[in-house]
Amino acid sequence: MPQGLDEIDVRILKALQEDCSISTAELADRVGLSQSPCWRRIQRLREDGFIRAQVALLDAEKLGYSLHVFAQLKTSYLADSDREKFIRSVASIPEVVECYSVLGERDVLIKVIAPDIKWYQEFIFNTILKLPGVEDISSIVALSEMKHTTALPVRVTKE
Amino acid sequence: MPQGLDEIDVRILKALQEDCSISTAELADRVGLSQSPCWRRIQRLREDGFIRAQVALLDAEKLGYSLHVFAQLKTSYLADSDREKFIRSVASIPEVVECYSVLGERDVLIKVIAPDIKWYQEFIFNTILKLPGVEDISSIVALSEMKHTTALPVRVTKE
DNA sequence: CCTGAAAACGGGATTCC
DNA sequence: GGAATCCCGTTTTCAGG
Repeated sequence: MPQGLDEIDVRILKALQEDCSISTAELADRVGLSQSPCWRRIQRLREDGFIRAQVALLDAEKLGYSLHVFAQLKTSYLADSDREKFIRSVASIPEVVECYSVLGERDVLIKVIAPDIKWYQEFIFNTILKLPGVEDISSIVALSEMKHTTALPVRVTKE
Repeated sequence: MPQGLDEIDVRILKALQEDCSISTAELADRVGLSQSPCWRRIQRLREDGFIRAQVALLDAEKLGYSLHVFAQLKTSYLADSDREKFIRSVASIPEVVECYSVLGERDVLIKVIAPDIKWYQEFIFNTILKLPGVEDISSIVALSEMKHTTALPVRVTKE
């Protein structure tokens, strides 16, 4: 069973959310601990599921993706199986990086990264509107990114 | 000056976007290379800026954040200095994980993670609407997350 | 049971081919 | 790009609080 987080756990998680390539020794004295207990805490945080993965973050611009677009879709799903199919389809499109079910007239929100507006326009017609059940789409184009972090707030929750 | 990516670079980046905790040796034979050239490529990809960071991804649910909300703000910025101030303010709020400048009546889009709807409601009134220049807000609440990846598509761009 | 020191082992970083 | 080397960091073990 998973427990709460004490102050040191919080410091460890905050540090690893910024940079997980640092050594255990480095991390240890940043959080005020020695190597082994620090290492054991990291293991525990992983086992308990607080740490989901360690990944490399790439630079979207350098990869040629300068556009972030949020698109709201209107879908028509009566059966759960159709919905499942839609989710699988959407999940398999690498340019769709996020997908949420939302309240309102348009019931799905996706975030798409695109090389440029022309590519996006074709993407809507050739890919999104061809997904089964998608009836309508409305896009919000981001001109510039003012903040984008993968770091979540972490607070002490220790019993 | 930064170059393009060949097929092996692409395989390395794809692998590291999934899991950067694997050893160089492991990665090396996954991409069909031996240790040292593989290590050298990783260094180069970092230096060239393709790899921005290596971070731990935490589980939002386990940290008590079960709600993802997208909010569109209407702001009134005449001077660039006001805009700068707004960006700094918004960037300092940990629950605001993304912030974009967008086209349209409402000119800013933020993504907020929240513990629950009650918290979010208070957050709007106590924090967002108190930011200087924010005049109006419209929220899209995500009920469930169908996809959420930090992995970007990577393609061969070698000369 | 959790912490810290120290030893054993494996992987990262370097050199040479 | 590959092989062999060196050395540091991860991981394990053990003693103490």
